[in-house]
Amino acid sequence: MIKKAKKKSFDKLLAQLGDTLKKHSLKNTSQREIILKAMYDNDGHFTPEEVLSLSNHTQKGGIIGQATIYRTLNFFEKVGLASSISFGIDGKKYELNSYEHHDHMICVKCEKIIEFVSEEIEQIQLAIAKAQGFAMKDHAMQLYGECQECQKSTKETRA
Amino acid sequence: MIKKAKKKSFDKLLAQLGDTLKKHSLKNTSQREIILKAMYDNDGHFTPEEVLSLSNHTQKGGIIGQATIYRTLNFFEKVGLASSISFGIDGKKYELNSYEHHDHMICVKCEKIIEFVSEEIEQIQLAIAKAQGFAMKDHAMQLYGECQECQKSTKETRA
DNA sequence: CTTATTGCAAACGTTTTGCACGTTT
DNA sequence: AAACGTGCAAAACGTTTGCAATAAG
Repeated sequence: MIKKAKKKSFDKLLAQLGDTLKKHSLKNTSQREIILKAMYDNDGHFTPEEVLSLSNHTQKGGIIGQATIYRTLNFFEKVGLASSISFGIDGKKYELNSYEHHDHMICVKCEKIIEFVSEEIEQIQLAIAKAQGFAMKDHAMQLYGECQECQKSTKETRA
Repeated sequence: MIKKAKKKSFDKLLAQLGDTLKKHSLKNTSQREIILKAMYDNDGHFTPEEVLSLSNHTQKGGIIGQATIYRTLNFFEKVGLASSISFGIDGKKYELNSYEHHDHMICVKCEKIIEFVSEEIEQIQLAIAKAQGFAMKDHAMQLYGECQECQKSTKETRA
């Protein structure tokens, strides 16, 4: 019923990047690989700033400029290598599409993100789209609430 | 199976606004009502800028300042009168919660938004949250793809 | 009369862009 | 050699904030 999604290998993603670049006659620069690797290894949801920091920790000095980060993240998203979601305050966050597919449960207190997959929902989504004559290409779902830990420590929600 | 959500009356929303204001000892200004009405009448998903424009068309000269729009939209969202979602490019969009509850189907071509509700999905969501010990308070779901019209006129997706 | 709210304009943080240089093909 | 990508710094955006004036309770 509820599954955890399975992680792809880095090589697979790298190949995917290579293919995409080739297909569009774009160039395979070290920056793009470094960013891909940084996101893959750290495995989470990052703001562009965090991606910048992670990418430059991989290397010695701060080599990659932030403009490149933005350009690369946009590119990754456009070609399907990454996705962005924006919850509440922190603004846009990117994650590499290194998992088969999953949805998000977001704790509104601690901002923790729990990932999950539900086959049933996937299927119903398809059925709904079809019923509307809608050609679904992607989808996203977020459940907002309080995670188990935050519920325990809950006394007040503030005014 | 797939329902269209039912629209609340404006009076109900207005009352909801009034109650909220009273409860927090805040003041019932014309601006807040105008913004509420503008969003209600136009019935859609708006950027703050659009809300500004709609609100000022209701009135004569451009009376409401944009700071007020931002403050009001944040307020509406905080108290549950409105919700924001951010799809792709256009940034954050607000919609009044004038419908019972619904999810969104978003055409990636023309950016049209189709709303729908699925009881089944609602229930599965609850079950999933419960299984994780997650106290779900809200949720959102978006299906991305091409709407019927755009599929008809499809030849190219661009590079 | 007291307190919240507004509008303005300035301030902010984030994202994008122009350009000359460096890299990849 | 040609074309794309990069880094930098400047510019552009969207959003927030300080303040004095205004309106609501």
